[in-house]
Amino acid sequence: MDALDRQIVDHLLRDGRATFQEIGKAVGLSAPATKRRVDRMRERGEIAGFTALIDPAALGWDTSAYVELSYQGNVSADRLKRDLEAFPEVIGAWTITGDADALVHVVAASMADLERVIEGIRAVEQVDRSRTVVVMSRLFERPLHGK
Amino acid sequence: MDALDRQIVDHLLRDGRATFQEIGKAVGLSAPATKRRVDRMRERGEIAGFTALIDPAALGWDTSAYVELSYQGNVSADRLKRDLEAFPEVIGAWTITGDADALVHVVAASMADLERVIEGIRAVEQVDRSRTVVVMSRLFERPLHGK
DNA sequence: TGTGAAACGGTTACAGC
DNA sequence: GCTGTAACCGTTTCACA
Repeated sequence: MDALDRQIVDHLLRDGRATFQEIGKAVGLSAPATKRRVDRMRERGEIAGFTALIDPAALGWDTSAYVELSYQGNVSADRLKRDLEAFPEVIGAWTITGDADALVHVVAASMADLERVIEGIRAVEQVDRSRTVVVMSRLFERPLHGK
Repeated sequence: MDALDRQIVDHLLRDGRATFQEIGKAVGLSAPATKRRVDRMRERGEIAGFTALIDPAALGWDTSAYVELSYQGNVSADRLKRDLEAFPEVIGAWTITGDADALVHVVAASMADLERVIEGIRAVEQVDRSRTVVVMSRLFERPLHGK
């Protein structure tokens, strides 16, 4: 991934539907050359895909929370991934430093829904403790930047 | 935002570069009708934009952390937003329940970089305490789902 | 909302650096 | 390896019904 690729990625982060012509013009490449580079980055997994940025409230997901999860004994990353991916309301999970084993991002349609999901997660085999912070308001979110 | 719009959004979440023709075919609409609906959703802010999903490691952002931030006294959401948006490494911030005032997502190029950024945040006027969990590994992340 | 036509962009093949 | 040009084809985008 060279400097040109990074410029292309930067452009795509800002506008995921930009045409190859547009991007090419911005970085000094022809449209086909730009497309080839994007294709290669997709093949290599550097670009995982493209998506729309949706206001969660518009979809009815107005309640979200971050949950720190502790398991009894040791737990593998694979196991965590499997356990948590099973909940569609979990839109992200990471292993973290500190007391807990994982940090989990849950989105739900209401506080009751959120409670139901977190209870479900807590009921997973060997899950020991959890610490939940509920999101009151989204201040901002933005994609990765090129720096 | 009716059922058709939700179907369109669902499609765009899965493939942000899908053609209007494709989407239209999937939801039973012509391409122009699909485009008009997408345009309207963009105008209403329900679709905030489109972006590429990039592997952070490919861009050199292999260190990230979640930081809970507490201010001295009360602090407005506007103030939090202004303070935190100033750091390009902060890619998301939310007000939360519990002791802290905000939860902040920081991405950095290295542990040293992360430390530098968090020190910068801690040096913001009236910032009192912080609690950082460093992300060891990304288990998964995925866009919002239609349910 | 759909249809049709014109403009535009995507994609491939090929040639050149 | 990489690129650009050119041609073809599909898509977007408009006017209009």
